[in-house]
Amino acid sequence: MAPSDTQPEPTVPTLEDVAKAASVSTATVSRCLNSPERVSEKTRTKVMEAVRKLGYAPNFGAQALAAKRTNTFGAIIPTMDNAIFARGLQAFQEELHRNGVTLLVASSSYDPQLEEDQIRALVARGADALLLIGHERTAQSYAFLEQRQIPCVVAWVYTPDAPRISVGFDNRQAMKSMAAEVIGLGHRRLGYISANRGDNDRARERFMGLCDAMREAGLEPSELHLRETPYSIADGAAAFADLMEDSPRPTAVLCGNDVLAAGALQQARKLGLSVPRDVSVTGFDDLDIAEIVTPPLTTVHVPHRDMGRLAAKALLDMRNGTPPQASIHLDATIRWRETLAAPPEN
Amino acid sequence: MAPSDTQPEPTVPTLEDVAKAASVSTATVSRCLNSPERVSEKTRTKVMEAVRKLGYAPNFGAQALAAKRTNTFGAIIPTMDNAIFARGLQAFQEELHRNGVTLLVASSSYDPQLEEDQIRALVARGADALLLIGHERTAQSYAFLEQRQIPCVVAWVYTPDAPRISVGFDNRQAMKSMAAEVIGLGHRRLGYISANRGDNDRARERFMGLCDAMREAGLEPSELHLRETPYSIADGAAAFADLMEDSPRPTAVLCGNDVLAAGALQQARKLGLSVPRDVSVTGFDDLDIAEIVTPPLTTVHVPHRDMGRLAAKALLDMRNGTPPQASIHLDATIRWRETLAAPPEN
DNA sequence: AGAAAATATGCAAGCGCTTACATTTCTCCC
DNA sequence: GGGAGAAATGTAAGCGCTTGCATATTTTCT
Repeated sequence: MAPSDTQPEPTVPTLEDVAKAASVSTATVSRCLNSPERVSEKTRTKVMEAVRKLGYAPNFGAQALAAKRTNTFGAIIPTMDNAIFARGLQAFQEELHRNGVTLLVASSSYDPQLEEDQIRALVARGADALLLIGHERTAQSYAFLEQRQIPCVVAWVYTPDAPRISVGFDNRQAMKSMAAEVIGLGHRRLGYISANRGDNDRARERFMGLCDAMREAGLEPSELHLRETPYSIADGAAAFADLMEDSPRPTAVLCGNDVLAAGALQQARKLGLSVPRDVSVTGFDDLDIAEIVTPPLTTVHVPHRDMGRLAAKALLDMRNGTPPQASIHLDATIRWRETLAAPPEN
Repeated sequence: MAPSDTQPEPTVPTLEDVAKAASVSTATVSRCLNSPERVSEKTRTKVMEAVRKLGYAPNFGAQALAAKRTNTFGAIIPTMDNAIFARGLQAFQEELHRNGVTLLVASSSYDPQLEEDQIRALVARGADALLLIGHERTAQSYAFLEQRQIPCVVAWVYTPDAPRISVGFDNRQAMKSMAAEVIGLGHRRLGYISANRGDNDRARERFMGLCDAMREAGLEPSELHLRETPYSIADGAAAFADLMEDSPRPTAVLCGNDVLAAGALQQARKLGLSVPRDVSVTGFDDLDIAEIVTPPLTTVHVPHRDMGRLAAKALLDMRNGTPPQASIHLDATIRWRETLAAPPEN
């Protein structure tokens, strides 16, 4: 009953409060904040003081609603749970931050449906532009992006012909060169541990690159010892163990990425196999772990940081209305370390 | 002049468009989307179809403005550039997703000022609740959180006395037990490679735990061979090399985290030092790499996934108005592998 | 069958901000 | 000093959505 009954709800100050405190209209306050040059020195001082005193900060929803822009970009990566996307994303975000835009990240768990949800969520939340990984996604996702005219860039792949601009490297070509090196060393029985290729065009491209190299060398792709598996060190180890049961067994095992290769290496040791004496192993990505494993992993180096940075630049340009430029190609080169050598004599 | 002059601007469908298409009111559409059980089966079908056909997605700004909640939580981690926070964050996000909330991630690069900006950005963007790492941040950050009454949880630490609830483990205690084991094995000259302790309470706590253990064993903390360094494998390697110049040199090198330890191990090999015969090394975190390095790293296992999941639950509860519960304590236990043994005879 | 209760839907008032346009105030010049 | 034009400020109409309340419509019960 007492008036003090109403709890002193910690009210967030609004534009109107500021206006009242400074005895001006809300329009003036808004102008002070967004285009100060259009307001007289005196008023501005008065208003800014009120802003400070009240601890005012604009309400994003209202602002977005009225102004229709947010200075926020979104990125959707398949997973945060391993290092593959981390470095590139960090570089991406650093570049954005330098340009006053905030990055929002979501992850899709390699699930196109979930990715579609995340795209919607990010766009709904006001993302002005989007970074996506690879081309594999639902038709609805594309339709939605199309309809909203959201600037977006596809990274981790380079596909000049695709309708969307990409910033990345040629997965197929890169794996092909690696395989060519392996074959050039004399290996004939090849094993391949691939990440799941469903819903993952990078994995498919890499696989195709391997097949290309085999064919060019007169090898029959169907004779490849192939294992497809999810994405963890343990999975890589299991696949490798499995591969070593084949008879005759492969003399070289290429891996779709470094995580899988790390598992393979670990398993090789467990099996008492010496790498590369008994069997060669190669990776892809050149993550930190490639240097750490024993022996250090021969792998394909991917310029993650450049990729992130350039993707950010491309997106920034697009958002600013610069005519959409072409896809950007980066080189993925072989990083020679110690897990690849000629096959055992035998 | 031709009527076709007006470009067919790609208009984003609004609630009203959907309502019109389904011949119902906007209120009904809104209800269909937000509390479907309050709408009849028949209407719902009709509305959902219109939604699909038009490719409708709610305007976040408007929604946030009207509903004053967003079903979005934010997380600010020091860096995405390595695996430390990845697994916990992934689990955090999975749990949130199960509850219909979207996660927005930002990173602060271990910079309190930048973190403050990110907090503001996330809150402005409508984050209903926040996950933060550690207690170290600017007074303004706390004041802001306070004023806005944003539910928030601090993870990666457990500090029951702190004003904010935490979900994590006791860094100090965990490092203390590890150090106690090391000392128990007979080591007397200890080396420690720490992450930078400024602005990082986890690093400070771990260091203090080590000192605690030394004192309890009658060792003088000031005699610790200490190196403080940024956060990468190369930094760990450099610090280790440096440590090995000390004379007499430490017989065991504890590391503030696994990344640093991986660098140390790598450097040990380069130096021709056998671990653990010549020198013991320990890590902290039990990241994937701990199993991968050679020899496998003895380290402190941190229950990352549980931590992420429980933090999500706590935050969800708080958001839903459940009275703020107490901090949640998780155990961080030693994971014995092969890099820790008794000191060399000598 | 008729009334009460339960369920489904519509109406309309905002949420806090931006901005086109209208109005007031200042400057300056003849 | 008066008036034109520029500069500063105010007015008010939305932006797209949610939600309390009022109004149908259906179900249930007697």
